[in-house]
Amino acid sequence: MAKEMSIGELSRHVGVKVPTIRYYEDAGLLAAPPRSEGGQRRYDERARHTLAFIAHAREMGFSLEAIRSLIDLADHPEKPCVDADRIAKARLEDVRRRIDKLRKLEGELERMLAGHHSGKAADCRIIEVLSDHGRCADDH
Amino acid sequence: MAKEMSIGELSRHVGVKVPTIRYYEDAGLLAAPPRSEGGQRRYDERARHTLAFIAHAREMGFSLEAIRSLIDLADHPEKPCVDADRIAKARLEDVRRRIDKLRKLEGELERMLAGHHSGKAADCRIIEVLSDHGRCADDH
DNA sequence: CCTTGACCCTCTAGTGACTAGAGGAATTAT
DNA sequence: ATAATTCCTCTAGTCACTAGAGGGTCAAGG
Repeated sequence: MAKEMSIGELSRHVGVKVPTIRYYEDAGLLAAPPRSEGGQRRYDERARHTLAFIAHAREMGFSLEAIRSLIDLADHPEKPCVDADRIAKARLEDVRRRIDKLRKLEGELERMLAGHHSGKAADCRIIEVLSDHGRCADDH
Repeated sequence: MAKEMSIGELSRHVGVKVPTIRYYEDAGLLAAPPRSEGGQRRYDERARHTLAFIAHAREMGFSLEAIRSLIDLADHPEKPCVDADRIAKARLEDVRRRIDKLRKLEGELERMLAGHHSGKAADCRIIEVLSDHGRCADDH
């Protein structure tokens, strides 16, 4: 039942580019698959599943390093998963920090664009705002 | 009045690391400053201001490429600043897209951690969630 | 069976925005 | 005068890919 597929098919199924798949193999995230007579990679369902796992984790912003730990954990179900917990928690904190930062940014950019008249650069609010903040950089 | 400073002083004032300052010079963002007898860089207030501008723009997530355009504009006040407008608007959109994505992520990570018992990896929600999403990757 | 065209292989090098280290010269403080 | 600190250039490394060269393989049609 386990139908084999080429790297291109795998790529289309999972939505990960061909060179990226090979890169993941090099990086030790995806096991080196068996090869055809002529030396081409042949993947099974299990490989597809792992790649999808990687792709999803990447979308969630996990680093390849973190994903390596996660895969290692998934491959050894007897191990305690405190690590997975720690990794996910760190990720959540990071995500929250980034949301905060981006929200401040959003406000700043909005203010920048609000007073902007699309005239000459001389009285351009955008450049002004950036410069003013520049000027205050030595107060702290 | 324009007191000169070494690259280290500039670094401390603006909060940008020394090698990064040199990198910005190489990248054409910061003009090559005059040198001392012995060949060390000597910066003035104007350079400090420009570096602060760059640092602030970087914090706001502008690419070096975008910052190059912004600086070019700031240096030529007679030019129309439609470009600055376009750059800032693109940035705002990007920021908003990222906030959206990160908020979805936040929810997903929260759900992941909610049902998690810190037991064995075998019944670890975190790995499960990541895997399940992996499994559904072929439905679209 | 043979050709065609799409796919696959490895390898090297490039991206952005830095960061790290080697090996040596200049400046500053004592 | 000497010692500590800072500075110089240069190369190479980081992360997560992406692009291209120069070739080999596979499946379908004739």
